[in-house]
Amino acid sequence: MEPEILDLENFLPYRLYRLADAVSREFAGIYKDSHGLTRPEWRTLSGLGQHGTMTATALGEQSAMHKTKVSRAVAELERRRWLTRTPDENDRRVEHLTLTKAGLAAYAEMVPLAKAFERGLLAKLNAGERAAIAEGLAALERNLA
Amino acid sequence: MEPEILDLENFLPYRLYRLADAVSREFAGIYKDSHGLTRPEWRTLSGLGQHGTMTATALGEQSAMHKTKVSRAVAELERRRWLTRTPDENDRRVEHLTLTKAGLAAYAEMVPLAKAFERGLLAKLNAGERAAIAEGLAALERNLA
DNA sequence: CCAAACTGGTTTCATTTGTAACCATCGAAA
DNA sequence: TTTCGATGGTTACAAATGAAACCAGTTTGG
Repeated sequence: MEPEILDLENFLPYRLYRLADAVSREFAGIYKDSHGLTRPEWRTLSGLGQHGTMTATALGEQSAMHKTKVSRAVAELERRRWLTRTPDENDRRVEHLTLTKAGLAAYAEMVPLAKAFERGLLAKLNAGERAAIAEGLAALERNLA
Repeated sequence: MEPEILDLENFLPYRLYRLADAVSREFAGIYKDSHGLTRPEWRTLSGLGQHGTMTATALGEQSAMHKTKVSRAVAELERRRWLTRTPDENDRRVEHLTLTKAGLAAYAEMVPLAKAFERGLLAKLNAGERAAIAEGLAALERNLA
């Protein structure tokens, strides 16, 4: 009997992964080429820039990173003196992370580039396509969690 | 001056990556847990199952993998005796790869599971959302290449 | 012809990642 | 209290990855 065939190019998990990988790889230029950051480091910077002060656990939840990634990213950003740790008053396991001036400066520099990158991606689409992305992604995200 | 803020959860590259990562991680159960395959190995198997015979270069193009990934995946599948290499008649650099009986059997076993997985993903969406995914992904893919 | 540029594929090495074990601290329950 | 399970975070080790160097073999241009 003929084996059933899977058309990889039209297989949703593959398409998603390939698209994300390509976009992510291009986007990495913004934090990697200019500052030598890894993706976890960029996300950490981004999380702290957005929320001010966070714990490592909160960072992991917000940016979907395993705690080892967070731990290493935080260690590296601390080494660069882009963030500082403050022990929690009540729970000595917890550390509150905050960007330093230097960290904030790097963040402030990259945010406009990130936004421009996203605009560039969407600029090539028409309004209907942009709406489709929004709706489609939201729908998929909804039934993951 | 207040630094401009980037909302990571709504940032397209991040959303794409997170979604792809989550879907991909779940899907990996099908080839990893049952046969201990890596993603490149799965893609190689899938490419050969779909197209019959291919060269390593063609595999890399079809499934968006760097040639080192292809090389290693092919080596492992060969070690398992899931594929064989046949030297090209005219160009001695080229090898044609083909699945063995065992390779085909594994492929035939996994394809229905893969399709069921995809159906499961889409089953939770309504028709409009499915159409949105199709349109949105296609639009983004279009202006990558 | 022959050198240089190119192509298919492999290997090496450094970096990144994931898993699991681990340490310290905390909270609840006996 | 003491103990036991959960939790915040780090570390150790193995496996996966990417970049660049590499080795055939092939094509091109002089």
